[in-house]
Amino acid sequence: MEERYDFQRVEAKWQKVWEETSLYRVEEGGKRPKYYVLEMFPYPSGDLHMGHVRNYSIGDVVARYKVMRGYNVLHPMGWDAFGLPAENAAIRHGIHPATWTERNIANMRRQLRAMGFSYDWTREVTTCLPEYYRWTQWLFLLLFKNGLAYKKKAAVNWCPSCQTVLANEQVVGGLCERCESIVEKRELEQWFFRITAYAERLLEGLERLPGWPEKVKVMQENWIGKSHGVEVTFLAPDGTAVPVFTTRPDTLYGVTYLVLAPEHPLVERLVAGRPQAEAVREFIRRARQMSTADRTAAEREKEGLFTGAYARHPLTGEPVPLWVANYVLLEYGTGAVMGVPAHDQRDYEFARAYGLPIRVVIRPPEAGLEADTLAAAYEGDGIMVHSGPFDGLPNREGGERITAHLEEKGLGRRQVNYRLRDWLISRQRYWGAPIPIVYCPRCGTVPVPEGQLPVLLPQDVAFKPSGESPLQSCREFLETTCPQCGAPARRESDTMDTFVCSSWYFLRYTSPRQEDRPFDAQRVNYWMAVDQYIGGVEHAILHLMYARFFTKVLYDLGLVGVDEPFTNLLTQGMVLKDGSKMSKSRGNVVSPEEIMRQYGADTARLFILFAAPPEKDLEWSDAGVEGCHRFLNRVWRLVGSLRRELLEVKAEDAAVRAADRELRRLLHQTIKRVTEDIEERFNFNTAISALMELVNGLYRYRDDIPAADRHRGLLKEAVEKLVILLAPFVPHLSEELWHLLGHTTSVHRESWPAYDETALVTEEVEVVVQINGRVRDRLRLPVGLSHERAREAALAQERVQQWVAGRRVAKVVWVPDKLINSVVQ
RNA sequence: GCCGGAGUGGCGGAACUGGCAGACGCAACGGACUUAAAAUCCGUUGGGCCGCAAGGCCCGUGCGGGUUCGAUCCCCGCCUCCGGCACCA
Repeated sequence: MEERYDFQRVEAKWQKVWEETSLYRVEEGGKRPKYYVLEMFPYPSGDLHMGHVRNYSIGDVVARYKVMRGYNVLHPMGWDAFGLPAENAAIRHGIHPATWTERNIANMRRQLRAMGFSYDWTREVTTCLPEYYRWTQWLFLLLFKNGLAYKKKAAVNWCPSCQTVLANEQVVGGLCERCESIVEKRELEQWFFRITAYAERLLEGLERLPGWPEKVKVMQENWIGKSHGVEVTFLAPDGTAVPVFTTRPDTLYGVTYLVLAPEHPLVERLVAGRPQAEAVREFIRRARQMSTADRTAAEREKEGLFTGAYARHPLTGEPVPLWVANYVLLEYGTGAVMGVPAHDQRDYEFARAYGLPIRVVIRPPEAGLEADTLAAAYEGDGIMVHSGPFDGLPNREGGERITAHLEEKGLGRRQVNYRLRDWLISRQRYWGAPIPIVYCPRCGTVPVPEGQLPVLLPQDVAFKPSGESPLQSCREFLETTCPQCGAPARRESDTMDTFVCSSWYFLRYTSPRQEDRPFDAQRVNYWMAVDQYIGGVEHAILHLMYARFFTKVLYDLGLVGVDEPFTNLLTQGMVLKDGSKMSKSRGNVVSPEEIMRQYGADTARLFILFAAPPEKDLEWSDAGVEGCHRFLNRVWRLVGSLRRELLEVKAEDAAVRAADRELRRLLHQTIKRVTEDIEERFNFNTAISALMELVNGLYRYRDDIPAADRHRGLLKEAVEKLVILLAPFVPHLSEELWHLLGHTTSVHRESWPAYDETALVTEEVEVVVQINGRVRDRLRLPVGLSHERAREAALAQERVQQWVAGRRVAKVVWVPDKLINSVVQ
């Protein structure tokens, strides 16, 4: 054996062998229980980055570990291959998006193989291939047929730089999630998926996901934003009903005005013919022009205008002025709100700015509240005042009563509202799955029949510098015939949001070459749900909610047997360098390929697993990588130095001495720790440190005990089990060592070692001796001592005597085999 | 503002159910081997103090309090950082 291990040779050698022997190929069925490990598939940007390496190293440990635990493990990989960068490359460098994507995939596939991940590559899935997007289109049609895909004209988010519309989820603080341009509002007719129909199910389902991080569940909960309230109807004198939504019916008597969103359809009717009409119309025009960013800007000056109209208060009959204001959103609730300045901070600010009256109707406990001196709205609980027959009631109860009263009189009804909006899936771009719809002058909107799928992207198109989709001017694509009547018709030129493609890829992996269906029912039900899903937290809302939505729809339609796709979710932290995220602009990118070249894949994997627990951010450290590499060499030399000795071992039962027992205990303790660290908490960093300690222990044993005196059988067990325990983390080195130890089958086919409880027990333990909770001494005591005996032993100690001298021992606390604490005086 | 999460040596991080704070690794320093270097191996390494030494004492897990024989861990109040949401009525 060489002095240093030649990682380049070893890694290349085993990657080849694994591939030739199809080591990672999986089939459905068999006696072993199934286990589906999935890592979020990458966008083929060109090169693997450290985030990928981390994500996939974590997944690979889980996959290999589960195989060794006797599971039939599905561990696939694929490509989220549609998307804007490919199109931008086409515009800038004149490469066709398909070519660009193919090249990137080839390169990244090579890099993934070089990392030694245990994927079943026969199941590889690529979303931009017709054999895949055909089924994305099929699923679109399925949603369409079930009323879950529809087209509507709406004010939508438009990114001027990406030249396309965006879903709500893709607008972050008024900026485009991708390019951070300011997003504009545009009135456009677009395709939507009716995800709001599943709002309640998506919310309720979270409760059945104990294996998800609380953080992600809370984020989704907030995004769905359920709130209970009452829809109250105010009537204008001309009979126009102005419904408002409120969660505070208890403050109904405090209403001093109503506000409508500028875009509210009733506004025109209310102002028509009034002196205010022109001013209001101008106000609406200005509000419309404002970008989302402006409207959500930090200062957010509340602006509004009186319409001249009044409505009648449903309980008091008093006239209430109707306003329009920019702080009311058309999309939420009824697009109109009641203004209660005394008990809502926004209303308070608006009322103060425009001199509207303030009426206190909730009195805080033990304090007065005067409208004139009010410095801010009082939003807490209290006793109702100035509320007619409801005076004196606690506000919660009063709210209930008012609601009941309104319902009785037909003036309002209980209502549940969600913040979640329908998912806008149209994209005005080329590199995506075409929406399979044809517009016929006679038949209208016609779905492309299933038999005619896929609607292929035309290959030969010209990419314009403006970014405008070439599909919009591609006659061969646009011009078609109506599938219903055969008349000339026009194809939909928009493509689907790439999140549609990634909303079902985990189903396709179960039967990736299925030609007549998106997936095979039997196979999908064998593998689903994904037992462990791993990816970045940036998808907490977007991808993870869309995928849940798709799964629920398919479940309802009987296509899959589960309604939650991912049973357990692990969101891994970012990889940082010098305290911030690696990025080209910061110039702090560490290339995985470079690390592999210098240290090998095993070192890269080991470091990234060792440096931090998976869910935390990880600070890249060249010195740390160096240290991991050193450790692997240390393992190599250990095995190298003992190999001859171990190869000759026959069944041998030497006398077991203290050092042997010590080694045996260390070994089994390590098995226990590594197993529990992986199994219970995915704490690979502590699992690895346990393995380091085992290696240190083996060195000590080797150096302290002369070769002739070593218990070779035990030593062999320890070294072999060490190699097996290392296998999920550093698969190449482990495989090489395994074979050097005389084995001819793969270490990755070995069973995970079990630990022997009896090996863990010791006769003696070190017990901490405390006086008043402070450590004063240590004591070696036999295991399982009684309180009485331990107390005697402790008090007999000279050091304890010194501390106790002349004082009364009030109490002695005995934590068996760990600690004895005497409380004195 | 609201909702999450986190603050531990020079650094990354450990500490299981309230029981030895700092495992493991990095860095640093000292030493061995070497003509030299690399590699490797051994030792020291939270701070302060007492002691020739063996050894011992005090302080220490963001800050201030509390509960407890005993708190990194539980409770109350604050500070800082990170993430999410942000006129959602």
